[in-house]
Amino acid sequence: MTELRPELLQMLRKFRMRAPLDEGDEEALLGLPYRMQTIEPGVYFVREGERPDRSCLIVSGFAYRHKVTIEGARQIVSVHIPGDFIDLESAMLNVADHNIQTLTRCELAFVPGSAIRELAMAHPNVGMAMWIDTLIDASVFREWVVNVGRRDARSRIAHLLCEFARRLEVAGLAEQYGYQLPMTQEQLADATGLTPVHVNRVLRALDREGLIERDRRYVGIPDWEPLRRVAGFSETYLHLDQVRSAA
Amino acid sequence: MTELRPELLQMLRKFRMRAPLDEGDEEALLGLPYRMQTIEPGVYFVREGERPDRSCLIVSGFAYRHKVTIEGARQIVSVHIPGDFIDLESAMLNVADHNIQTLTRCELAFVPGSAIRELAMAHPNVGMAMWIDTLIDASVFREWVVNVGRRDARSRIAHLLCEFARRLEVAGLAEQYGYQLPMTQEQLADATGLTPVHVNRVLRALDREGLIERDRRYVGIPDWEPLRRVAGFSETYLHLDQVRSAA
DNA sequence: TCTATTTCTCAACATATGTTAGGCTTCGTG
DNA sequence: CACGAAGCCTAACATATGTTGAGAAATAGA
Repeated sequence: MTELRPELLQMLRKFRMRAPLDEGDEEALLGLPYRMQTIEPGVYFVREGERPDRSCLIVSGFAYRHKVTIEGARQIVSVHIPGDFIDLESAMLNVADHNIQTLTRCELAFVPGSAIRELAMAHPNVGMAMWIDTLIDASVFREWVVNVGRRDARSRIAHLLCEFARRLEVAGLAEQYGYQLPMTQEQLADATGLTPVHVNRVLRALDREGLIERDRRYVGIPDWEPLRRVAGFSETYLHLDQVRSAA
Repeated sequence: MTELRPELLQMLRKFRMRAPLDEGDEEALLGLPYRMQTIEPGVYFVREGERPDRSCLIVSGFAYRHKVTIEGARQIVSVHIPGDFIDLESAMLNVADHNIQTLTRCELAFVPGSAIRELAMAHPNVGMAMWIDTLIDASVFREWVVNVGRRDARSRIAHLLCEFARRLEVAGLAEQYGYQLPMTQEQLADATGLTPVHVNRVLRALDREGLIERDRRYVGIPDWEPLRRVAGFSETYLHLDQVRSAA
């Protein structure tokens, strides 16, 4: 079971941070059965109401989760980057409560739900790491509630940009002073609870004031501190330092 | 280890729904060490930045979690009712990313973090049940992002009222056509991302139109369907039917 | 390279919700 | 039962954000 599976390595690296894993745990994690699949941009791979019974790991590309109200308004509730193990809920809950869609072309590793559950049962350390992953997800959702509920448009967008900056940096996907953000302004609007027109206004204002520098989908952050301040951003909620020491 | 611990029974009943527990699992769950404490209304028992290393079960009363922006605006991110095992994050994460405060007088059972972790390690079924609990929490947070991000004030408040109605009903704490909601309009505002004044406007409008009937903090729902429709409420996200069959 | 489509930009105007402020009611406490 | 504090209600007015619509720029496909 020690074939080379470079696709899973990034995830393993992250899970190691979550909980202490022994050699058997790591082997079991790398031994997860999976099927690689490449999916084009904009494709739904989970739909609300479905029962997929499989999880998936993003090997490359970006994806997002969203829900649509009865009025047809869309709200993006999270954006995911390579290394994120998403849709663990599908392995554990009976029904999907939201949609998941690719943002860019993605390489995804699909893992059967039963394999996840068996892994959690046989290797409680790994179960704990996955649980912690879910706890951190929940923490990010909480911050999004705050973002959308209590910050004005300007801070809200700045906050989103700060969050991406830090997450991409940690994943080794950001350049020194910026990153490629593969979202349209409409998608940014759906993530912040604003309209595309207003996102445009705010983005241009931030640009004009030198807080960000845009070039197509590239977001440059010439100086972190002023943007951070406008956003009221504090990274505690990302739990980047999370290492659970043994019980 | 079979002393009577009526305080924990409600939680056990809920966890049984989450994952299949054998006799040993249930015994271990009921054997959790805890310390009962009664806390007055409005008291913080977790503060952002702290590291409590203990979880707690609400035996009676209501509590809520919130975060405060740099501008001083408060956003309530969840409200908890008796039977909720809250702050599992404090047992697993290094630092609290939000505040938790009592809404009414509460009887709380505090459980040491180490006991939670040991339980999860020794009884993977229980670990799985707790993980599922966290997954459902996360699902509720997602719905709150949608609520606050994409619904207008009227639907937003109606949605909150519907959510409470169903959750209290399931917990056996609602009367047939309504329930006691121990929140001020200011707190409702903080939960919906509105101002107290506007909450008042909307509440009176819903009342005037016969969608709800208020008497002090009592919320009567004479007819479920119209309110449900105004809210665009669908209970999928609460995962009330959640029963995870064996792997 | 050309064309069709999607995205971005901009402006004029509309409105849901916020702000401020005051009086009224209810509730808790002595 | 009286008092003070907390919560509720109301109104007039302010504004951040939404709406509509249309042209310009970028991107993707042929």
